[in-house]
Amino acid sequence: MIITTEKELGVMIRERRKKQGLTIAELSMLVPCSPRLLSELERGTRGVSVSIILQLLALLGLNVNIYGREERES
Amino acid sequence: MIITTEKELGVMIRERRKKQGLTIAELSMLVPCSPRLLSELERGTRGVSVSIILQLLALLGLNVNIYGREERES
DNA sequence: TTGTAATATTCCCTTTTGGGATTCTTTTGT
DNA sequence: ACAAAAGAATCCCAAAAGGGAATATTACAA
Repeated sequence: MIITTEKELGVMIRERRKKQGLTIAELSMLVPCSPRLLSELERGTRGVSVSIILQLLALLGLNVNIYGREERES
Repeated sequence: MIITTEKELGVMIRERRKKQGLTIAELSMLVPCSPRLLSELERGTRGVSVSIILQLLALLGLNVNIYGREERES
């Protein structure tokens, strides 16, 4: 899925977390991040720093692929 | 390219910016971000928030694709 | 419905991020 | 080599991120 906003990113993370059967509390113990922040970032109600997001995505088994619009992928 | 760290992200942005023939000063005028921050985030010497990165990538014509490790893409 | 777990929201506080300006160093072009 | 431009580094300051804890609110079972 192509991401363009923080909001979309939050939605994607929430869906993935649920698919893994994890609660916010559980996930927040695996990543350096409070439950409160996790809740807010999933809803997109607060700005988040890149490093936290990258750790979170890795933990959830999500890859981040960035490529030029002219390329097909990778 | 698959991104796992802020550092890699910075390198990718720098390469892309150069490919576009843009200086840090020029690019920083197009995105809500100072030249200083742009320089630092390209080198990965400082944490950056997600919203700035997303705007930057969009401006440079870079897509962000996130997908489960089990999927092939998209 | 009623109770319980999960999530959301709010408050205050600390830490980090980001900006402006200046100086120094590295590239680049001639 | 030299000059000019680009980028790096440092200072201090303002703004925003992030945490802890307590209180709603929502969702889900029994």
